[in-house]
Amino acid sequence: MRAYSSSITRRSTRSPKTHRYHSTISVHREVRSSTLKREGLGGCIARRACPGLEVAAAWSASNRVVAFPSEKRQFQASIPPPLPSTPARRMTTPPEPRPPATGNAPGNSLEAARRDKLDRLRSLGIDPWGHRYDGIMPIAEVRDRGDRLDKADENGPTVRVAGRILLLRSAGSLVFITLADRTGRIQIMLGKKQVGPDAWNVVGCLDLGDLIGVDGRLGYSKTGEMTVFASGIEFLTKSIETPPDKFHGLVDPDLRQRMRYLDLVHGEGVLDRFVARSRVVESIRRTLTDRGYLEVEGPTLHTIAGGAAARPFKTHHNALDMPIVLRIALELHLKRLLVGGMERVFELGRVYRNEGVSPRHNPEFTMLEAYEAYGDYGTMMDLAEAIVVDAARAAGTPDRFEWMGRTISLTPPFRRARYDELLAEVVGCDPTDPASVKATAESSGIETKGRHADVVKSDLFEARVEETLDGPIFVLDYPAAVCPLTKRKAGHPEIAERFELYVAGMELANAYTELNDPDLQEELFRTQLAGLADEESMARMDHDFIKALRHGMPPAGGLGIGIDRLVMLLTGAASIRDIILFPIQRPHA
RNA sequence: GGGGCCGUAGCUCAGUUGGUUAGAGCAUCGGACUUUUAAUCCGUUGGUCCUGGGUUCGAGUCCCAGCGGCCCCA
Repeated sequence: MRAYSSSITRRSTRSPKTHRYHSTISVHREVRSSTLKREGLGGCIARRACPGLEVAAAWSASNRVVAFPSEKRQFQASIPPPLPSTPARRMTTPPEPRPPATGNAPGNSLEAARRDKLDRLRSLGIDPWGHRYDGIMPIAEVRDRGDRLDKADENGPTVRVAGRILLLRSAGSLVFITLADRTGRIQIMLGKKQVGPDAWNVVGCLDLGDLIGVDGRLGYSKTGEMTVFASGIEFLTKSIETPPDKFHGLVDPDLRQRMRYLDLVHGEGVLDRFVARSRVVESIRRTLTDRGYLEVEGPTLHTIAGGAAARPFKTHHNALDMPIVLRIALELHLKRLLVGGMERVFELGRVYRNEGVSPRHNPEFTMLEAYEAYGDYGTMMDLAEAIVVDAARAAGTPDRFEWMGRTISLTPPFRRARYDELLAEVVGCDPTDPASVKATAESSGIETKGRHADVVKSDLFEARVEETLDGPIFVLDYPAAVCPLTKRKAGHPEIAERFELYVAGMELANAYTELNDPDLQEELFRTQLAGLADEESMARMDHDFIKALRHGMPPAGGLGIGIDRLVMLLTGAASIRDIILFPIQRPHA
């Protein structure tokens, strides 16, 4: 729990950057260790992730050769032959002076030093760009074995690991390396006597950031650090760029996003956060498919941007010579599929909205929409709760944590409260009396003149109630006028069967009892369109969609969840750009 | 779109009221070290001070415009 709060402090107080970095470290170490503890095994990430990943990697490696022979040839051709007559140098022999690989521009001396070592590797007959390397044990699994080892045991198992050099400490004829793979980090010890002269020459060519493989005995160093005592080293890939500061890592948020690959390697907890994102998505799929839902992929190129109120990105299809917009929602095609008999259907996909960028908005983001025939918004409330609770478990989120300065508990059941009930509770007005709502709104500085009473009520709710909702809380039964695509409550035409799920004052999910009356839908499209600028229209007339409804869409509940916001919440991220791998950025000069 | 803050070595950061040749740590290079762990110690190299104008005897510092970033508001 402290993990999350420190993450918040980090951002909100704008403390010195070094401190921020420290708190990041503690954040994610704690998150990970708590995950491990809960699941009762040290290497849970490795155990879950590795077998599949390894299979996939091996598959793609072997397939590459078969499927893309020309690429393979090119690859081989790009390896220069070993330098003809250069004898293998010992590390103690200084290399002959060599002109720098590039000019004298800043930074090039750093590159030149690395290229020099690259040449030295070649002269030793070693391909600096490596090759297939089988039999690797994920570092988390190695650590798991090490944990069960007696610290004095000098007959530990022999293991093979591979990864990137993050730290390198040389003590004369002894070199300690901190090696990282996708599952963790471990110390490697390389001794001049232990590895022999040939391998020791290779050790002399190592830089921070290089990728190597090591065979060795697992044990503990004199200071008690779990260590692979190397008997052999395999050079796998040279890095010719200088890595970031080994202690502070990459701090500049701009650079962290532009060079996410470095952020993933050097940012403490960054990889964990994206692993958690993957787990969340995986969990959502499982929660839905376990309930008999079918996953589909609708079109992202639309002729009409429907299903939400947002400006679309516009483009053009050349061959068909027609304007195209990128989708702003998944809704209208999924409902067509309800008509087609896909009674439980969902899509998890990217939508695009041509709008501003902020800590909670990226122009492209990931949405889940799910529709269940013969259900209603109550059905979807249970589903939403299951999705969030399962996802939190999958992401390793603690039962109670702090996020954005609020304490949050995702233990079900979530509170359910009516919209009007909350207005009365928080603002103190009488929601059933338009005059009372109007007076309260005016005292809150909300414009009321010539505006629909429900719109005023909605503004008041947004201004005064939303931010107080620590949640998780389902807010249900919205004023009908602000929910044009929603079925009315039986016997209460002024109330729409809609709920929103709020956590920490943020809207996380939105659901409806879906409107399936084609005539009413068409009429609502019309009234919505009247008097609205094209780009502001909530719903554009979609005759094809109306046609589908006329064939009979079953009564249904529909649910939408913003995946990015859910992942922010579950990983303690303060910005959407921390959980999108490559958020949009202006090009750098 | 409006406002605030920021941009200095590959990375992380100092830089006084505008004043001499712009500094530190990491990284690099050279040296010592077979138990280090942000290794340590000695020495070394590295700059379009975001860009372009302006003020001034003199600008990293002040002013204007632009580029890029972060935050707040709409």
